[in-house]
Amino acid sequence: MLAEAGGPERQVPRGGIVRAEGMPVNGFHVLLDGWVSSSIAVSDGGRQIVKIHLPGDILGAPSLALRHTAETLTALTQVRVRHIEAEKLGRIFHIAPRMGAALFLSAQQERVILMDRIASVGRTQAGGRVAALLLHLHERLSLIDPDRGPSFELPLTQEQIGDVIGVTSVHVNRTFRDLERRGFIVRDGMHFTLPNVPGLRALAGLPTREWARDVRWIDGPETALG
Amino acid sequence: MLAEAGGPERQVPRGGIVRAEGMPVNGFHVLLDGWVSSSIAVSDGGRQIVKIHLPGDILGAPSLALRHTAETLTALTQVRVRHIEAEKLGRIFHIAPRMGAALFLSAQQERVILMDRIASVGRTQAGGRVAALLLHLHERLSLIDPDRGPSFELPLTQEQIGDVIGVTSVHVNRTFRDLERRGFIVRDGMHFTLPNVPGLRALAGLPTREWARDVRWIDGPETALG
DNA sequence: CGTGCACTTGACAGCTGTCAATGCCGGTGG
DNA sequence: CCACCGGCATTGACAGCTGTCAAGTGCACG
Repeated sequence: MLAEAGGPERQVPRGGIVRAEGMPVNGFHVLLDGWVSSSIAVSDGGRQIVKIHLPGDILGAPSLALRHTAETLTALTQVRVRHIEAEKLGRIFHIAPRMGAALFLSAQQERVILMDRIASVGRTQAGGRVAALLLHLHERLSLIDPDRGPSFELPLTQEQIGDVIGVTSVHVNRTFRDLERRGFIVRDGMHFTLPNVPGLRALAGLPTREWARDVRWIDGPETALG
Repeated sequence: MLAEAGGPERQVPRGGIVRAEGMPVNGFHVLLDGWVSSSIAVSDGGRQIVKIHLPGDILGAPSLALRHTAETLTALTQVRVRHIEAEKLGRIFHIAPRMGAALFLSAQQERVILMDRIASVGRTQAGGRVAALLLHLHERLSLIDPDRGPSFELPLTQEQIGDVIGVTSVHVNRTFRDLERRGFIVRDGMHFTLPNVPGLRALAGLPTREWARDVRWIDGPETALG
């Protein structure tokens, strides 16, 4: 529904900027294909990747609350995106309240993901953070492609992975080799396999979230009374 | 509006649990008075405080996306809260679309705050994290009470502050004394004064956010066309 | 075949965690 | 009124995780 409401399709090559931080806010994007990172620059020259976006994701929605965009959206692979005007979004809340509630719920889900990220970055060391990242991405990829096995392609450099979990690329490398040696992961270039998911979960130190499905309250009073 | 839609008022003493993590989700809370922390337990025994709630805040909304609550809501002071059923929330999206859009926008604002928190915890060291926390709380308190000067009460122990920014209480203490010595903060028990806000901002390393006000698109097509 | 990018490795410094002890202070019981 | 107690702040010593710096390797690409 959102994708159809959008403007023309746009292609961005790997490494290209979909939208830079600090720009005036006039809408958001939908990711049709490819991977995108959402990052915040820190004044010491570093940057923090706050979210890895997969196909189907809404990009840049948090900045709707701001005058200037907070995040830089960078194409991790070649991507296709569609821009959507904020006005189109406003119409949805008035025309399709159930959809509005679903968008609200989706935003709350993103908050849970961010909360878990903070817990991971703030309270575990590098091994646990890598474990949490790999598990999180594998889980989301499995939702898109249920037939997927225990492995996947991770199109990020080790420096980008470091920007996600808050360590340097050198330490990402040390951590990968350590996890490999201990049998938690298998690597072949950017291809990762997770032979010991329970072990990784224990390393990550965070509970596995069960997302609410068939949430009845978003139907509102009509169906609730009907 | 939300507070009026809620159930009976409840009082919780300092240190009490408003709602524990892992419980079935059936709604959320509104904070009428006092301070509340929202935290996630990590399996190594630690915990991460993901949000400090001030009067007027909505508590526990992220867990609406889950089957079991993700956050433990702990009273940092004596507090008054009101519980609100999820059904009441669903009704709002259908009866008051503009309010629904505003709730959506508020959730996006919270995402920006969490994103900044991740950048702070992941990409700065203890001094910068303390600076970011103090600035953030002072800014929010100033919104509630515009006449407030450059100082405020922070009803958190140093251990709790450590749980917010992801360091130990010992290191929080070291950092406080260092910031004090360098003239960035003045302390008297739990009373904090910020004599050098620009300096703290530079330490924090994050941009100051300008929140969108008078967002027109949430009015939807009616007024947009009228 | 040269070039650039990413990965890998080692040495060392620095920030932070851990452990332990001390002091302070308000509340409580005698 | 005073001793005791528990929670919190403070401090020092030391270990460990992570950052920094630097160099080498491998590989894709022109």
